[in-house]
Amino acid sequence: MTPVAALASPRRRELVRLCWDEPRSAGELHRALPDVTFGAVSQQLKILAEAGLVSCTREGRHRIYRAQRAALGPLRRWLEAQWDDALYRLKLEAELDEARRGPAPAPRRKP
Amino acid sequence: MTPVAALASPRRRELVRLCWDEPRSAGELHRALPDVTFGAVSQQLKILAEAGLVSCTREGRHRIYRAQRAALGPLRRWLEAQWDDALYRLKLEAELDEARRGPAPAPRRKP
DNA sequence: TCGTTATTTTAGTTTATACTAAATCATTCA
DNA sequence: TGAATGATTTAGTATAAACTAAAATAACGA
Repeated sequence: MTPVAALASPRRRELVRLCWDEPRSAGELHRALPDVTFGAVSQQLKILAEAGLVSCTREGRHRIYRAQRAALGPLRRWLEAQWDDALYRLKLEAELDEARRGPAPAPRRKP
Repeated sequence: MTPVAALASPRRRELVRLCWDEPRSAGELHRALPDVTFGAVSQQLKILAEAGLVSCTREGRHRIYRAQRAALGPLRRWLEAQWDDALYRLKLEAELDEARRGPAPAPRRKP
């Protein structure tokens, strides 16, 4: 699953937030989310880990999850790569938009 | 639908990309995506419009879609607001992570 | 007004996702 | 080794998403 897709789910965003500032075991994360089973939490953590948004290390019989803050950088860059190379034209485009919104005559086609 | 959720779908990302540099009618967008029906394209465009990622204006009997590039700004800020207030601690944290990964003795609990 | 074109909307279907409950695996400690 | 604990995995189910096909809407020109 792509990082954006992983972050599309409120539940998974909550999990990332919960282990953002301090590492937490799967059990702690589960206890923080009383409306859901342990299994469900584990599944969502797996998705987040595969997307690179959290890391998981063992400590004894616990598994400690930590938000991978640095993954937000690549995520932003990934979003930017989709579109933002054109971002410098933003202000110009905005003006053009306004202009085009006015007249609206000929049915438009690809140039 | 939240902007991240809207962008989680590859189909919708493609649509945004297609009308990023130049405005396009729904029909043009459909023609660029041969493996899907007109109805499906229209539905996805509606989702994108509601998420604020594209705008839609009428021109005669066409509907012209434009990517709302400026929406990426708020999206990034939204992502940042979830977590990034802690981002300045990133390098420090990375070091701590390394340190913690080594020993791994006592089962950890909330402080 | 009527037919044509461009698009949206609705109803129904398929596919994917999130969940529960129960089984399984791994680690610690008696 | 065996019981207890902490977590994952599996199988099955419910809900949500994406799609198709067809009907409805809207604007234009004859």
